[in-house]
Amino acid sequence: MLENWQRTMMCGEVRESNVGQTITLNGWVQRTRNLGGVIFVWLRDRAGIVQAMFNTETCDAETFALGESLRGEYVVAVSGVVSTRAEKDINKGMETGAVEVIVKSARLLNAAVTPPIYIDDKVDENEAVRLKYRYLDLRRPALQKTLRLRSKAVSAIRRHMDECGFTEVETPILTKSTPEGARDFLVPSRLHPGEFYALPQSPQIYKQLLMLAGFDRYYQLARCFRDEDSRADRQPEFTQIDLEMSFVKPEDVQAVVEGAFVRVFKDVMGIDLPCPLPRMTWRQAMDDYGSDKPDTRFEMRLTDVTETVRGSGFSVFESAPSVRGINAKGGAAKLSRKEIDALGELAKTYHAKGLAWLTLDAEGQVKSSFAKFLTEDAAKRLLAAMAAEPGDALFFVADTPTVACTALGQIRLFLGKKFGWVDPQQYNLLWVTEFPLLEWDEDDKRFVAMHHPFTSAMDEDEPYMDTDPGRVRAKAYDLVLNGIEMGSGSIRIHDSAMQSRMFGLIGLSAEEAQTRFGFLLEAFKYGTPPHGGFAFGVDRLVMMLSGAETLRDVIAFPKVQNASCLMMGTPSTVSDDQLTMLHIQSAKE
RNA sequence: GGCCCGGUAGUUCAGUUGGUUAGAAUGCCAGCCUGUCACGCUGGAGGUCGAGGGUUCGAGCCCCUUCCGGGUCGCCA
Repeated sequence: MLENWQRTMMCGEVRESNVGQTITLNGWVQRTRNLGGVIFVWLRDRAGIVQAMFNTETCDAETFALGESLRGEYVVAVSGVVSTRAEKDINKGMETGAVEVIVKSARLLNAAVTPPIYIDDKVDENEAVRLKYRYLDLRRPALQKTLRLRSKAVSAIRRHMDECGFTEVETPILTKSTPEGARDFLVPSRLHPGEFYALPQSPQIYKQLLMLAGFDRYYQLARCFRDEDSRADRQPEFTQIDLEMSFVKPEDVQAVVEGAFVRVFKDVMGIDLPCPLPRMTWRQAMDDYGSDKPDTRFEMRLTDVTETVRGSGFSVFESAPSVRGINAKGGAAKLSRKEIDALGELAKTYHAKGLAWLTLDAEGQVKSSFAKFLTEDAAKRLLAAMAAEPGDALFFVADTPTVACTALGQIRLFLGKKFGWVDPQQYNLLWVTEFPLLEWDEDDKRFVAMHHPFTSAMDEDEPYMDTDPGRVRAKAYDLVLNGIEMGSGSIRIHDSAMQSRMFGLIGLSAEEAQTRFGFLLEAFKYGTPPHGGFAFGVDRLVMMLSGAETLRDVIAFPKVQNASCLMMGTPSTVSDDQLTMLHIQSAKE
């Protein structure tokens, strides 16, 4: 079919330096303009678009007829001479706009039916249509660029890991269901009726066993699966760079990860990141930003006014365990009463009972939802604590520390975006450290591991593990970029007895621990080195690098919100025979 | 599981208090056109108004159910 029609160069690479050359191009028809005696055809390949011209005076009748028959997305080979355009005909909006190809001969390699979407970066089609025809959507230059960026980023990371002495090891996809954490995707077993494999949520245990096995430094591009509801930044299957190191402290792991990020940002974006990256404790992140993944591209930090409002006369403030506030500088004029009410609704989404507000106009006149309940002295103290000036808008939430901080943290993000305080060109990467080891689960009335149950406690907090588990901090650390969690890691427990203790803390009975993790507890007895590691999401990283607003734009074949694939129609039913073979339904009569 | 937004030609959308035969743009098809680049001009085809039920003399529009897409809370160790 292709015979002598194989391309001699790429469409998008034709330049004035090629003028006079006879070239052959292979590509897709982007658009045609038939003027009667002359036909202009835009030809597209992965490198870009170039204009080819069919003219009755410069090609034979058969070739011209072929030109007339071309339609969008036909696959063609054209051969012709590169020519300059007249000054007035130069298309400055095109990289190849100063030249065109005078077609001498052409061959139709494959026709195409009319596509349901137009292949162009000016996307206005419904995303569901785009996803149904993902293979066409992927022809868009923007998506092509994103996936190439992804490949480049992964390549940079691999080089970094290799240079740091890491060994890449693949771990099983068919693995064991875990009781803690996200829901597993299960795989029925033909050979073991009633038993199931699980797809890995992460290679966590395997990589710890690789440390035990003496690999010292392991990494992997691991595909992970979680059967939970999707979000714009969450897919049921995703890829993470998973790594683990022996004989290390948190800083050693962080240094390797930082190196990878510094390299990616340099290689892919040409951006120099500060190294080492800034660090912030979890406590500080919660108190100042109302989030364990703070967006530090703008200020507007939270203020703890619990003590300030003690004795203020306002019972809502006085009866709450904690009162936090933020000062939206200059927000008074920018926010209508309606918008302030909407902020209250936003706060309620995050379980605040309400949002107390106070604005100061240019003259310092107060409008407020609660000021009338305050003593004059308390009001004065509150304004001072909040560093309030004329024109400011103050917001307060009274609740548990977590609810108050989280709700205000969300208000902060909303206002930061609304007021244009977020610089999209800025990349603020930082470590959040000293996460709590455990958090209380009100539903189950027990502690659950905040990170995972293999995380070790900070040495100085270990004494509290039995007396006051909630205050124990972990040797755990998250990497945060512009308010998005990029990844997390920790120094692990490497002692069998301590691991058993940890399982006990999260309410796992000795029997259950033995059933689920007996192999691990035994393995730990054979000389396990102290070790720790990290994992970060490739998809999210590429999303940040490319400026994409959803993970779907950085994954070649993504799933939609309900975890189905619109293109293939997965998941799908299977035959009764298959079900029978897998012991999921009994054979029909 | 909860809440919010959306679904009308291939595509993007409009469609008034419920009222005749559901429109536009673009794409598609045909014809004309030798310098277009969102080419232009002329003509044409193209609709289960997501689906089902209900109210009504009459439903794209109102009501109920349901499906699909998006966002989000829960969830995501």
